[in-house]
Amino acid sequence: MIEGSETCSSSVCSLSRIESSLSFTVHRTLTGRIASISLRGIRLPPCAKVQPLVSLATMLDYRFIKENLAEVKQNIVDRYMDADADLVVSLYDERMKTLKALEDERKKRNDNALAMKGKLPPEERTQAIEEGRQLKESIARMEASLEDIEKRLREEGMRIPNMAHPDAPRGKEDKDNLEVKRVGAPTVFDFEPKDHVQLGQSLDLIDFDTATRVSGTKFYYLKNEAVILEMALTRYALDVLLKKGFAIFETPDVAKTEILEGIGFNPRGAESNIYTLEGEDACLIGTAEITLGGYYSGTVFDKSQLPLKLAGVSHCFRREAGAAGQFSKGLYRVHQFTKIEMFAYTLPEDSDAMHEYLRSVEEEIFSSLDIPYRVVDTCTGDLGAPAYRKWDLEAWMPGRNGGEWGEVTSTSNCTDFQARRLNIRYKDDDGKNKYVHMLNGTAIACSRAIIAIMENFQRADGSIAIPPALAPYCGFSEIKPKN
RNA sequence: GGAGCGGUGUCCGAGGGGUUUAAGGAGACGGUCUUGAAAACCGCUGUACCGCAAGGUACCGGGGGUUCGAAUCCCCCCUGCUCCGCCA
Repeated sequence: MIEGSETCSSSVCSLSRIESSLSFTVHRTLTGRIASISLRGIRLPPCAKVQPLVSLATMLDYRFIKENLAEVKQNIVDRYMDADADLVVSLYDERMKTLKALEDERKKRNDNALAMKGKLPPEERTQAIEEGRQLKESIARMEASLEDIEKRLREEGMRIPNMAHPDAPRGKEDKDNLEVKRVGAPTVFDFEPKDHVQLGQSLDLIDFDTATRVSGTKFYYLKNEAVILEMALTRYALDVLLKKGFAIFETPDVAKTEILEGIGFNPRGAESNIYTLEGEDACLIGTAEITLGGYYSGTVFDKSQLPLKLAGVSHCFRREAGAAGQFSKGLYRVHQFTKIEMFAYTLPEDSDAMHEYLRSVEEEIFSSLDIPYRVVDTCTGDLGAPAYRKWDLEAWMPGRNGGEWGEVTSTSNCTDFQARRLNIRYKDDDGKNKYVHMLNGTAIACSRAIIAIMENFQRADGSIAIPPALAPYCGFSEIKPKN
């Protein structure tokens, strides 16, 4: 086991900026329109000035792929992904050649049109018109060819995953993840503990059977104290995050396909976990990472606005197609749950420190709830395409296969992978616009937090204690059997 | 859902096929003047890609079309405002 309290050398100074204090101010124009809002020192543009997403933007810079081809190919192997970097490079070269030729042709067209502005002898005019006509045709041909090349380049480029952190463990599946830290010990009982499904039934807190009839499998009704417990978890998380300077949101539960793709989801993909809305070009979100990451699409930040920390409450919808059996029992793997998500936009040099910070917030929340957990450094094969590095918090779940660690939160540093595709940049000191780094982390995923609380805090008489930190938010300190 | 009017640069705002190299104004930035500032005056001003550079190409909400040539004309879409309908 490795102690995971190391801090990158660059983090120390950056953390103080991350923990900046807050105040609410609304700046209005003379007409009363909201010009911008400061949430305790964090100035938010009122709404992103929406520019179209850059059509050629990809997960990685093409030039980077070309210049670091060997590393990019090794990374694809490490992550057990299917992508052809050689093809991307050759398409990129082909595109450049075609574009160059097209621009030359356009220049000829512009010169020709310019020459025709004034008066011309009829025969010269006729000749110029004929020349323009031919240029128009060749330009159209070259444009069609360029469009085809760019389409293929985009398709192939999209498949190239983000580079992985050099220290991320190499491996294929979650069993290759590296435990770096353990806080608290697995809960010991002097009786036979129940799982949360049994507890939910005996205490009348969760109704799976009716939900199956009304909505389908993997849905659930929360009832009675469980309803309050979920709201208490939500409010508790928001209070923690507000104190730390996060700007809080309740986000839409729906997002457009282009935003999903910008974040790194592939809604039309064969193994997609995403519900799409028929005829809408939009999807139910699987996480508020999508809506918080899309919030600033097309934005150019002033450098002083960063880092920016957001937190969002949303419902999360996941199809979980093919997930069946023992592991999908109960609340652990469901089609809908409520989640409080953290999201951060940073300068590139600050993202490692911010990633440590997000992990520390997750740990603080679970420590304060007295839930035993461990921290896992996710291996390359389990990272998913956007993540550069990912930490999971796994809480002890006594009812899971007789006692097991189960993922409750996850925090990823996606570096500039999402920023490229959503066109989110900042103006650097040299005057150039550069891509920000984007990170996300779970504060609380309610369904899984409820599992951890119910199963770890159950008592011999079948009742459940409420973690002391949460009791004031619930208005009760235990859930007793009903008679 | 229906009707009408809009969407132009950092902002406001003109322009309705080729004197647009996007007028004019504001702001920001640089300078002159000043003890300092203000005012005045002069200059400058976005993004992406290619290029060592000079320079080139594209961008007037998005896409398509007409034309030798489109911010400008035509079609579709998105979006904002106003009114009507429906609705919590």
